Amino acid sequence: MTTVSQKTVKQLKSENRDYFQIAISVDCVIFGFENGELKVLLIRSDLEEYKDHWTLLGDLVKPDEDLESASYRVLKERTGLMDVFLEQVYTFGDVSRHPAGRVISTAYYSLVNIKDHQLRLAHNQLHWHPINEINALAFDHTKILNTCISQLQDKIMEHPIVFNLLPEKFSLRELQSLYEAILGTKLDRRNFRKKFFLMDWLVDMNEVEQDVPHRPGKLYQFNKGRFEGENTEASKHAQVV
Amino acid sequence: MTTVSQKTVKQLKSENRDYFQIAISVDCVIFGFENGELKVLLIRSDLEEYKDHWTLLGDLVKPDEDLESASYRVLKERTGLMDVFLEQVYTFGDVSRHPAGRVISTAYYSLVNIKDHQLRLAHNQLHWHPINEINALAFDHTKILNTCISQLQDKIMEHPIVFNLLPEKFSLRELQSLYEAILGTKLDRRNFRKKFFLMDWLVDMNEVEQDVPHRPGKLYQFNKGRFEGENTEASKHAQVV
DNA sequence: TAAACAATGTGTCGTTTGTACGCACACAGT
DNA sequence: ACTGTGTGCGTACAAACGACACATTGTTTA
Repeated sequence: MTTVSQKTVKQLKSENRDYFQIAISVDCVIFGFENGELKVLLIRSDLEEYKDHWTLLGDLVKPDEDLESASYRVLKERTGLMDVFLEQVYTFGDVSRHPAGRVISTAYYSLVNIKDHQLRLAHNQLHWHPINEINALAFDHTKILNTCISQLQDKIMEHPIVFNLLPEKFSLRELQSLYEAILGTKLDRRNFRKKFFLMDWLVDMNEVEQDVPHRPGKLYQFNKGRFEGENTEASKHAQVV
Repeated sequence: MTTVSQKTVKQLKSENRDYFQIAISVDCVIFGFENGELKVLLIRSDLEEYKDHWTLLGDLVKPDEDLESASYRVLKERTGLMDVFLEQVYTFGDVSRHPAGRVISTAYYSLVNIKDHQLRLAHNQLHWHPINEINALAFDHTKILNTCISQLQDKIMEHPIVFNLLPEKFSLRELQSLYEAILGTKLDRRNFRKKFFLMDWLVDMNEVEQDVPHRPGKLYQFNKGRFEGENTEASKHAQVV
């Protein structure tokens, strides 16, 4: 019985190169919110097998970069995004998941504000897709996407993360609309207000919406101060280098 | 910009062998319950750097085996366990996490009934460690262990998984003691009973404990029927081959 | 044999949390 | 001025949660 604990990697390499026949990649599910819809950033597949299919943004992990760094790199290279919310979800490692060879992929999801980064998209084959209008993605990316959506749905009621999808200032209607888009349900406006004020996640900016064709709503900001020092899931696991 | 979606793995191999310098392993956090304590199955490290340290059970993933299959294999090889609860938790991929080389490791946790499998342990350098008496583990295994414990704590109130740690029939006292061991808190006996009967997770066996030095408690069984067809987290992600 | 002991088994009551819903107020457009 | 639409606030009822007291059953001991 051979384990990585009992032998050095160098020994293993000389014994059996087969152990290094697996490539590892990261795939990023980048969520955005626009026109009351939850959207995902996708790119057209260049593989012949998946012609006309869309795929998640991903890349192979380099030997000298942390797994998490790789996902940040993908984000930066493709979208120009730097300091965004990013969290690991699950690692997909079935032998046959990728037609071109053995690639194990770790999925991350990211929450970004679409408005802030619209310019970079024109340069690439990138496109925002409403999650309700997505057909078949390439590889097992549909499964990856669904896993990330489930994870997101499970988290938003307990953890204040959806603010990453909104502009600095937002109305309660926008916030509720976002929750409805993520959860796929309708929520009661009055109970929604009550709940969020009680949780003390919001700061009243004493400003109101502009240029709306109805009574303007108050604008709020995420109460960052209340959560200072709290770590994201990702940083909890991150090793101090 | 090179992505795995745009080029085949074969092309990449010829271009740059560096992409295949990363080994991938699985590490299993195997939980058991004995004498009112939550325990983890550990093995002595054989690495010189970590002499006298304990480590989790792990092994490198083979090129032709699924990631999940690798963790099942580790379990089977080390403990003889076959059909046990196993679930992926997180993938640790920092460059410097393993002193012997670049190894990315996916952590799984498993829940087993210690009593059923005590015989196999003598053959190996294995030992059950109470989670409250664990000092420094080798590598980043302390971090991995803590991540798995957190995950376990988060799950047991929503999902009926702790039954994997108990014998077929058990008393409510044992069940509560297990929850207390996992959560690290004391619970109110009456509210605990009420909650579990309301959840309808238990089936009254109309039997009582034997050979206890006090009034024997009723024995219950996990209400498997109520959860038929429901998948574990692992099987939700498993690819149909 | 009876009292002391230990652990099981059950109910109550007040608080908190969640959900459904009624209604007044403010702004925009006609 | 009137109407439509959305904001802002309060009430009422139901379910879940937590603290707590007392009766029951079997073992041990005086």
